[in-house]
Amino acid sequence: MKKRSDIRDVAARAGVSLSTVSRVLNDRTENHMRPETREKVLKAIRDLNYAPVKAAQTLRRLRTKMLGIVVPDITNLYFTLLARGIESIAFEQGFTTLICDSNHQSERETQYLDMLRSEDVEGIIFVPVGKADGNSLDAILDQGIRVVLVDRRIPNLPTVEVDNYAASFGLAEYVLNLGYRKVAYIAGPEDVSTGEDRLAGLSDALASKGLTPVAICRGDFTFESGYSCALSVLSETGVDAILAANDLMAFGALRAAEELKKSVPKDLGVAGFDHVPHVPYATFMHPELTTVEVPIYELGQKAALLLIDEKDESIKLPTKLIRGGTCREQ
Amino acid sequence: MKKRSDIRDVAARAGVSLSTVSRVLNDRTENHMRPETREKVLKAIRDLNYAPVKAAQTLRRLRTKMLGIVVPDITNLYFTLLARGIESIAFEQGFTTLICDSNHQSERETQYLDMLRSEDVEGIIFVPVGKADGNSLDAILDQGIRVVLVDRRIPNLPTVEVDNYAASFGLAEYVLNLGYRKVAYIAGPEDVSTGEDRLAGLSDALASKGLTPVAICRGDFTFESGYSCALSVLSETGVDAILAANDLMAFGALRAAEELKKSVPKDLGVAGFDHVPHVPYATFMHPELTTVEVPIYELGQKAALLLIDEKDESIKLPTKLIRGGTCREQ
DNA sequence: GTGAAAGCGCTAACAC
DNA sequence: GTGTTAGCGCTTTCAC
Repeated sequence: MKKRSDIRDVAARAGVSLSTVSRVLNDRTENHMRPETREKVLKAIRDLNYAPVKAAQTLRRLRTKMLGIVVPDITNLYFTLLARGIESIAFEQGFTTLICDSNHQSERETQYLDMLRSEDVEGIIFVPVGKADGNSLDAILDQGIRVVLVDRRIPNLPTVEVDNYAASFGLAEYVLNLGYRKVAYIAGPEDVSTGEDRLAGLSDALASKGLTPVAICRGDFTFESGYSCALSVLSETGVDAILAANDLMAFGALRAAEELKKSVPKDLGVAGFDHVPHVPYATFMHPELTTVEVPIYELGQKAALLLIDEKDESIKLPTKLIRGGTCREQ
Repeated sequence: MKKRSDIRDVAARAGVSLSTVSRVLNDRTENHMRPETREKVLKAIRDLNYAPVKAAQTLRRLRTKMLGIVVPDITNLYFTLLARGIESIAFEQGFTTLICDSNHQSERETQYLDMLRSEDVEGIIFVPVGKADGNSLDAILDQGIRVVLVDRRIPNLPTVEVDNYAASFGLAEYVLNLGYRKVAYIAGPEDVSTGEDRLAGLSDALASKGLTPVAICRGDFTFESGYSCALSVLSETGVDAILAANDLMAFGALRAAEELKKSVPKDLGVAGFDHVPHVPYATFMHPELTTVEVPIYELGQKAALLLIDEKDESIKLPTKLIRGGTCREQ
């Protein structure tokens, strides 16, 4: 930001006034402009390699054209794809996105929310770590910044998600129909709605067959937590299937099963939830994980659209059951 | 951005002047301020839920405190970790980062570079897709925006990288010492310095034993390209080792080997380059991939530091050879 | 069709 | 110690 030419340099060089330059810049052709004037200005802009100072435009218009994204873990492909979905819409609408990775820490999350507020983003797409910081959120809402949640619910805020309850119910039903009966569940943290919905769906599916989960272990959606949950669950007698609240934990469970020499799907059925597609490493998995596909990229697009179009509604997108090979007839 | 209180509202409510509020905001305590005054202001700020308008500060200071990041693929954990490294430094120094994912398209890359310029970022950390767009880059440099490359070189621009040549040489030597002789190489695109350095290191290591590569196939650092390169290379007779310019392509090669029922490391040695650590899925790989660890997070940190401290130097960080199980004594 | 001038919210001299 | 004031670069009425 130095030795930089400003709008008056351009005006001077083109021999016109500031307003004329501004009009060219903003395509304000309501009062038709003489083409040659326009050309002169354009030439001056090119000659001077002029670019408007965004801050000045923003200050004047009181619009930043920026969107914030807050996710718990950007190294998780699931959230990367979400960000890409959001960005695909934002970019074509002239919005810039600020991606914030709270790294599963709510303190960090609060810092980022405050930061986004002071950056005056026009909207925030938010995937809270757990129970979000009410104060920061209120301050944001107070200021008139719109917030859309993705894949998580908070009372009174619009959400873009899938029907986790129904999908989990369906998955559990599928697994039960394959003959598995002693089902353990690796759940998400209690303060994450998504996880609770999935747990409820599973429980109700089991209940409909007169069953209850053999064990419920609380994980935190990480590979490691899935692994250690599975280790402890597998020491309980008679578990014949482990379902997890997301794929990452299911992978952890598979790892544990492998170490304990449990054969999947014969000794043990395993299923996840999410199905992040196109993970190259995952193609090494034989068999492929049984899971539910969540259209995360599209969830991101919908969320961005809601923000940009200033709509205040919640949306649910459909899921798809992936009949992988980690659950099979016994 | 509505019904928002500004600095004069705060001043009025606290019964002080604008400058006093500004001083509190900016911790300008050079002329000691009466603590009670400070308190009054702080209270007013809290009461009004006041937050300064960033655009106004930026305009006044002519500093955006923003950094841009441009990477070819944000779904690649390698670049995600790079971004995290950058962010870790940026955040603690009060900088905001704009992450741009060019998605391997140079057109997109150019758009993002232009966007970052018009956002007036103070510096850009850049991993070009291939040969970067000279025009956009020149415009950026012209404007006094500093650019640091990571893991890639462009003449006259500072770079933070590892010694790819030496590391690749060392890896190849290691593989040759294990007894492999008929080495094929899955290279990167010709216009990426990193890949060329690695290729040169490998070639020279082979040459030092009087050997040449049995085949060289050009990939583009994706899993798919590694897979198809390996398929074609393995149809050549007598290949006993495939090295790839990055891990992702090596994974693709492993996949191909598996399909062709080649036993690794017995029939075929495989090695990669990068070693993105902590990929959960990768723990399913038995054996672990032989590769070179590149400290990408630290590269990011160094790059951010160079930008923020306005230093104009290039830096090389050390690598580490990972003796995985995909290459072994024959 | 084009120009002049006010002011977006804030910071930093400079007064007092 | 605290207040007054002049812009930062731009957009946008309102004149002409």
